[in-house]
Amino acid sequence: MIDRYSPEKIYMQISKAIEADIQDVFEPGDLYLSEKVLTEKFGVNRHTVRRAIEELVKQGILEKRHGFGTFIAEKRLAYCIKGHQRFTESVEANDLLAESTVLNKKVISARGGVAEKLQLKNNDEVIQVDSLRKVEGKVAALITHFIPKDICPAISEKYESGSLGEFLKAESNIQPKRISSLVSSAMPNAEDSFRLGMASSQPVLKVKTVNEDTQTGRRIEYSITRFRSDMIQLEILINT
Amino acid sequence: MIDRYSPEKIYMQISKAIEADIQDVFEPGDLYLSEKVLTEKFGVNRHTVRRAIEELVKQGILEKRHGFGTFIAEKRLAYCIKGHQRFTESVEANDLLAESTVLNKKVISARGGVAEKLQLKNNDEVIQVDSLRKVEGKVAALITHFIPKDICPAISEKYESGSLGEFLKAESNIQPKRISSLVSSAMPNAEDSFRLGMASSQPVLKVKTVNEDTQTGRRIEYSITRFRSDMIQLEILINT
DNA sequence: TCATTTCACTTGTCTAGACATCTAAAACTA
DNA sequence: TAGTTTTAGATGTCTAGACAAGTGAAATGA
Repeated sequence: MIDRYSPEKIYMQISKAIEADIQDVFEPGDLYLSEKVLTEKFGVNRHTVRRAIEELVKQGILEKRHGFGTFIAEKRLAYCIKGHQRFTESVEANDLLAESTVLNKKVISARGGVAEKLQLKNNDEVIQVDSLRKVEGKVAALITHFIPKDICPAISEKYESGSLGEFLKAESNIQPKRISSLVSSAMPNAEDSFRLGMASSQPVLKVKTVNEDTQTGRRIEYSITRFRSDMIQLEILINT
Repeated sequence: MIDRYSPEKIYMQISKAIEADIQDVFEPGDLYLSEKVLTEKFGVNRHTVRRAIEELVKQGILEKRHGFGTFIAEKRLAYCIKGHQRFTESVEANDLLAESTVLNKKVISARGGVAEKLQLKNNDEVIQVDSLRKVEGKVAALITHFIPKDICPAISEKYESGSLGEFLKAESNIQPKRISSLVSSAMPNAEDSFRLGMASSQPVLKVKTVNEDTQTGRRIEYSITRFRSDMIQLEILINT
């Protein structure tokens, strides 16, 4: 099974063998073989097996849990590679993706980027809302909204789900309008990759948006959206 | 220097110590201490030092070259974190970024995505041009263009640098117009991360663009741009 | 019954050493 | 001088073994 005279390193041979093994026999979510079993199966040292597994974890194919075992990762990267079935969203749409769940709400003091984008003074009160957006039942994005508290204090109590834009219209007679969007690519922090249910080795697509009120011109919302890069791509629409 | 009774793992202690050491004493591009020296300095096994260095390589702070040594990485992540000094480019602009260098040109057979986007039959001839775009002398993006060969065979010989759009106008009396852009985030392949001079642990921002000729409506160019995520962010312009 | 402790098993960390592979420069040779 | 070979030193791979730390279930206790 292992060719010790091949120029290909043993850990890479094992890594590929495991990858093939997974696709033949295992399902996403299954517990995979332990390091001890693999050590005996391939006739190599445990550290070599660990190195092979490390490759697959890096690729998002396996996941480990200290003291418990190694798992076949839920579809992720494979999803994207197989069918190029990524969802295409438009940044022109004010409220992306249908389903929405609020994760938490809190009042913070404006500072740095938030104060700047919302044109507030430091320590002005801002409501922060973190919410999860799903597509076909799967988590696709994580959005952090910042809204000056005086604009719509009702958010803290009432807003639970659905479109935040619609909520603002209904509660505060405000017509939000997107005035700028900045798109970038970055690695997710540990919390975000966990919430998005994705491998921490995969990047996210970040969109920072500022909305103002059509009538008054006041900045009313700043949001940072992190899309799962294996699920979502953005389409830029052209106005002709 | 190392606390063997701390709950913090030794390799993490060393990793942090090295990180501090780098910021105090070393400059980007410098050759760092060898594993042997670090082994003696910290009084641990070589594998433990390697594990510590691995962390920093993952973070894009150090870089290794087999058989030569370990280097302080050129500014990258730090660059972005420190000043938020990323360049902002607009996807509306047809030719992003001033300086351009052609890396290679070749004629290929259309298939898959290329054939589809350019609305060609399989095996139709397509000219592929890879070029490097710089901002302030630094590599910022890598672009792969695909142009049906019959539209402008002169590219193979004549096109050397500058705007490909301008070249097409001059040579073939064509008015390119962007008809769609898809933006996504992904990890770079080994070749791309090398050419972009970035850590392979950092993602790229990918933009796939299709251009057509204003007059005939024919698809004349399909390009895939990979931006260094630590240098470039895209601004979405709003036409009001 | 329910809470606690033990236990078997998992992955994680660290050590020690051998040999492979790669690099750049020094030494050598024509 | 120019090209080749050697060599020292760097990182890369693999082995072997010990102990740490986390998990979940089984055994134990009140």
